[in-house]
Amino acid sequence: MGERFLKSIRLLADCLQSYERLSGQYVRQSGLTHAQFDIIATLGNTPGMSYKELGDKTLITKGTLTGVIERLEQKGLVERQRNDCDKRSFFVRLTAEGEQVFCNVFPQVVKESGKVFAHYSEDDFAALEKTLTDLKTVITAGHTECPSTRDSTKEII
Amino acid sequence: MGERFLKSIRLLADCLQSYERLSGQYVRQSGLTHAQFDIIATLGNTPGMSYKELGDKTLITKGTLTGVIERLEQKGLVERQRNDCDKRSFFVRLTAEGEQVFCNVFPQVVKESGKVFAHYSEDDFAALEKTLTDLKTVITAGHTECPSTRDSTKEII
DNA sequence: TATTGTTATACTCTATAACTATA
DNA sequence: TATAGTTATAGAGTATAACAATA
Repeated sequence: MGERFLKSIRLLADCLQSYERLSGQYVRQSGLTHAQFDIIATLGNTPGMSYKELGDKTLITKGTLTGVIERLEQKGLVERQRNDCDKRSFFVRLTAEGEQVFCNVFPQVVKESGKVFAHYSEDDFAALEKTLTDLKTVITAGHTECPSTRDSTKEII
Repeated sequence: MGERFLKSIRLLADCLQSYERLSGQYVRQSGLTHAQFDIIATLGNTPGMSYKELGDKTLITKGTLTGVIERLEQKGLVERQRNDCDKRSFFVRLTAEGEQVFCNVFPQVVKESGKVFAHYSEDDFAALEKTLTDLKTVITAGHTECPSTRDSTKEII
């Protein structure tokens, strides 16, 4: 029937929910909200990007994004710069302090939450990644995607 | 090294995010918020459950749950009943109208968002489910889980 | 005309903690 | 004492739409 896929989606959600439950405490300890951490994680290891791009990647709408970025700016974790090419647009990037948060909070979250994968082998990971990559391709086919989907490790809440 | 698993988590998040983007529009059309739909979906096809159980399954804390359930009650979609055995506790279940929403909104969301899986075979699904079930077991091992995790199709946003 | 980001509104969710009532 | 749910508070995210500046 048509709903055969639902079980997989539910499992997907369960996995992510469990992981979030696992790592969420460490994120919260850093004083960042889910959305803020999402932004930090998305900007980490990139030269920065526009609001538009950030919104596309995090599923946060532009109106909301203004507020989220504002709070991060107040905390001194991100900075904005007018785009010279397109003066409507801003370039958002992590400040030095933001990079530091990224580099401190991230590893701690990673270290603690990654313990459950201790016994995974290289092959286990490779197989899992292949499965998920294929799945992503299938699901993403449903909506025309921005081709610039990069590898910024994000949504690690 | 220790962060090898991150790629999988990110893929997991990407998949779910893409699916949410795909199905989210239909959820919103139903007039339900993410959290409300989550509750409806969790209660669907069950005889009902306590706040405690609902909170455990949806990751919504009890303080918040009061508000969410309240709004659903105002909409006439859920009803509460004192538990006779433990008078501190409530039993929450879908009303007839709630069941109807579950039975109407759900299939539409399912139908539209399931289209991308059109070419998946029975074997494809079986393999995917096995991978995800194993992954869930691993991740869940990190925190002692309530043993009553049932099959209420939820988090289908 | 279309797009980027801002502002404004109204609502909803969130974390947290103190509280009531049962157990 | 511990647990189920309520209330209160302060902050944050959300959808939506009207708006400015720029393309």
